[in-house]
Amino acid sequence: MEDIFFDFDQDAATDFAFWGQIDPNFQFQSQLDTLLLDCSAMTGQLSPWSSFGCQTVFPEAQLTFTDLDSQSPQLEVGAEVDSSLVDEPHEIGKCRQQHQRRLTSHHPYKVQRHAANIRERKRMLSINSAFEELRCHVPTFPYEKRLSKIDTLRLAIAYIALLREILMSGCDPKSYVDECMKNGYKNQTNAIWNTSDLTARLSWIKWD
DNA sequence: TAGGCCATCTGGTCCT
DNA sequence: AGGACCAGATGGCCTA
Repeated sequence: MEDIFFDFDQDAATDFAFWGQIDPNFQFQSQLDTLLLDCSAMTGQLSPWSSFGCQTVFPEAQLTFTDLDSQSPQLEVGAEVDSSLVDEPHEIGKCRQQHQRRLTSHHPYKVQRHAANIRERKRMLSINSAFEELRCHVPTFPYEKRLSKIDTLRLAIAYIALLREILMSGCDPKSYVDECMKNGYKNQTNAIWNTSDLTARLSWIKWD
């Protein structure tokens, strides 16, 4: 378990290490989402990762449209309609396109199903980009490994709950948290912290 | 090797 | 009717 150092000083914002800040290239994500369904425009590689600062933290997490296509079992049954996306040798690609065109004309259901698959992938990518954005707004450490989706949600819930408590208390954030640590968490809101490994995290907090 | 996490496919349901 | 949303199933990757 990694050490966690929450600091609620006035300049606490600078003490939190976030997964990154939204950079000026934020709009790239929406453009990417648009491109995901614009099959005819696609020939190269794409990353489903947002272009937030977080992306640079995990450069290995790249996925190409070719990957997506090749992973699709539908490819084998010829239901593809976006084979133009596949980066492959010219002749093979041509044959495949013709073959698929034949098959798709006879399998309207498969065409529909594949279109639905593409929409679903796009939807999941947008959800994932939202998770990336959320990761950028919860306090973590540079050396801490990437939060899973469920941990991101839990940490966000806990973080919001703590911020709300601090606001409602009207106390100095640092002294409020100090008090919480001294007295332990007893109220209902604080129970949220026990829903995950956040309790363990808190036991490692150093407040100076 | 088991378990966690994730992406993807799929069929069902709901909504516009 | 078509798209969005959802949950279950499946398989891959990674780590302890």
